[in-house]
Amino acid sequence: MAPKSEKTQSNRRLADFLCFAVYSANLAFGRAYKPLLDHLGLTYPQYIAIVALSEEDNQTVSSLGEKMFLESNTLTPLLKKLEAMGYVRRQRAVEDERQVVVSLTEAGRRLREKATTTNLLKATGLDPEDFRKLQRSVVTLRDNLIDAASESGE
Amino acid sequence: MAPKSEKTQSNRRLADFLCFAVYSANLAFGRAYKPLLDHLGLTYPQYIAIVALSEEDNQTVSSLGEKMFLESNTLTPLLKKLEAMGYVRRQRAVEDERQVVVSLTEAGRRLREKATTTNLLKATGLDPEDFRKLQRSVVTLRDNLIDAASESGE
DNA sequence: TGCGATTTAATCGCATACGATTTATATAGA
DNA sequence: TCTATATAAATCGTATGCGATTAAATCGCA
Repeated sequence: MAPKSEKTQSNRRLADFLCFAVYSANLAFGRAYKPLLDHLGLTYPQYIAIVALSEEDNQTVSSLGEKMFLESNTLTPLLKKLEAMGYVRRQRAVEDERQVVVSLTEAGRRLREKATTTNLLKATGLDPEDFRKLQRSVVTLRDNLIDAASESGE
Repeated sequence: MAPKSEKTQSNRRLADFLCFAVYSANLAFGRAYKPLLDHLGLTYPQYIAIVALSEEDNQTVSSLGEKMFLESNTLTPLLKKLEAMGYVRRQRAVEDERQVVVSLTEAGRRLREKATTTNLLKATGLDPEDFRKLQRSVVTLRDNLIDAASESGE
């Protein structure tokens, strides 16, 4: 026990970094999803956007960005691609022309229905309970990091 | 209790996706590291490469890629940048000229020593034990996903 | 009312990821 | 030995992320 070693942090191995675990797990998810997403003709972030949009109609770019942890500089090009594919509608809000309201088209909703990821739970190698526990731990971690970043940010 | 709902997967909310938790936690780590890395003049992947290289001298691009879960198409440009900054040496292996051997320069080693991330443990909001547990869970998840992807891949 | 400050998207430039291909080198087998 | 195959890295094109800036619309407040 008591692994409160006196080693300096700079001697820690990459394999022990939580940030690297998350970084590489994210790459691994992308690769695991690849066959499914190729079949749908979507990239990973495009897929996330479709899911986020399916939860609520008429979101602005900002509110979608809050859900996805992205901003307009990343979202705008992505949404334009989804629009060109016919899955998304983008229109200026009439009550505030600065905002752009985004929603799924019928084709977008059909795509969302087709995009079940049941088969991926198996790929995680986790039983449903561990899956949920891990999911919540990672969400808590993320939210703590965001808080810390926003505090140091101002 | 008993959340084994009959809802189809396509009705799951984005916030419940493990893949999205990992995706967004990775973004959050990048932002949390930003001030530190800016100070060092490194990007996040460059920092990871420096740490990976500090663990072992004279790794080939392939072996470094295995550690980092990346391939030469991503690593080569990144390593060339680190070389241009003076932190890394790249040279063809004499015994097999197809391979390129990479190692840290003295400046690279000094940078590695300066790059302590102690202060980030605080940002995770986790005590050391939870930190280690979560780290291991995420690593296991990653390795399961990689296995699953490589199986379906052939 | 009018005008400076703020807000929202979009744009631009740079740095990853990554599939597909290319180039150079090494290996294996006839 | 000679050549077909295999392997390692690099190159190229596309799609994110993201800091910095810009453009347009709205707001705040004298």
